[in-house]
Amino acid sequence: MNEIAAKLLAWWDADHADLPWRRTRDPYAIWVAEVMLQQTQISTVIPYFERWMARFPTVEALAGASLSEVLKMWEGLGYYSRARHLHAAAQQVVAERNGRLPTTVSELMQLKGIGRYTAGAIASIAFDQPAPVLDGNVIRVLTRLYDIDADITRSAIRRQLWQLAESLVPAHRPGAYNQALMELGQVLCQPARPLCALCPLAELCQARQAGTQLERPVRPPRRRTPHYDVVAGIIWQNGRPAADAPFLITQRPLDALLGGLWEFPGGKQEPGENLPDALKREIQEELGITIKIGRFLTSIKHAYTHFRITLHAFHATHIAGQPQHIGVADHAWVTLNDLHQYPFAITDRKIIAALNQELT
DNA sequence: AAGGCGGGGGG
DNA sequence: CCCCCAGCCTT
Repeated sequence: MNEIAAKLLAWWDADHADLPWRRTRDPYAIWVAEVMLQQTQISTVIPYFERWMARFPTVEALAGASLSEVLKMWEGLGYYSRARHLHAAAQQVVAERNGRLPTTVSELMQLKGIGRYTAGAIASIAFDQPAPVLDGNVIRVLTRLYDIDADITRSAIRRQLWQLAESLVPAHRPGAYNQALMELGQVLCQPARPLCALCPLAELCQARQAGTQLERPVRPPRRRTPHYDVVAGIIWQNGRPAADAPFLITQRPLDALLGGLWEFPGGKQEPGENLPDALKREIQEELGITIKIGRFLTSIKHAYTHFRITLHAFHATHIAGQPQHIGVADHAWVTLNDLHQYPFAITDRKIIAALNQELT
């Protein structure tokens, strides 16, 4: 075994975090955890993982659930295509493979939502295969260990990093090794505060020798994100806001941002347009109905990865027309008490909170 | 090869 | 305010 792997495994064996998905060898549980962990921090994932495994303890249970139930369990975790893909892949595994996950990287990658990272993680952790993983943590550790000064967003560099990762995976205990490598990146080889004094690989680390730890990995500079004003309506069927009165919610198209989630209908304000006019226009365009704008409820600021929004919510009254599914996947007339069964994005959950406060 | 896709945590 | 994160899919 190479020196890096040996030192990492010794470090891992001395102590490592006790996480829910490390207490099992169930491939399904490891699959769920790895998908949740895509672009998402461990502390965020833990409560979602616990709730998910209680509600969908087996791949059959997941396959048998509705998409709405699945999205509801994912509500607030972000990147909702992960939930849609996991659901579809579970149905495929049950229908075509008798509920058993494939064990090789190439077969795992055939499933929706499983790319090279997740396939490597499942294959090594659940099935003891010597497959590499390369995530943000591993990239940081490797670029520091070898003091790599090339732009890690370039595909040629990515290929080299995968090759490097592959060359280091030991045949014995590859799953423990991969988890150790990622945990080292998380707890010691941190982006802005590497704890080299505690690192078992410090003597082997070329960046540490050169003093370039904080300059690794190298990425291109980011661009500023645009800001949009967005408007949403609580459209009351009878015009009278009340805790037991019906209002309209709509479901976003499955292929859109926040696909499949429910929301208060509305949309982006156009240049030169005031907020009430923007709301009337969006509702007419998406649903084919006419509304009258009522009083302002609340404004919510939210930052997505590539843009920021301020969401302005208004009360409104349904005037004419039956909702048509032009720019929406579905619609429903509901009361406040019905909302718990529908998955909403974080911004609309804040509108719901304001609504609850105002009406109850 | 590039862009889209959430949300939370930390400095 | 900024940055970062256990990536994947589509085009």
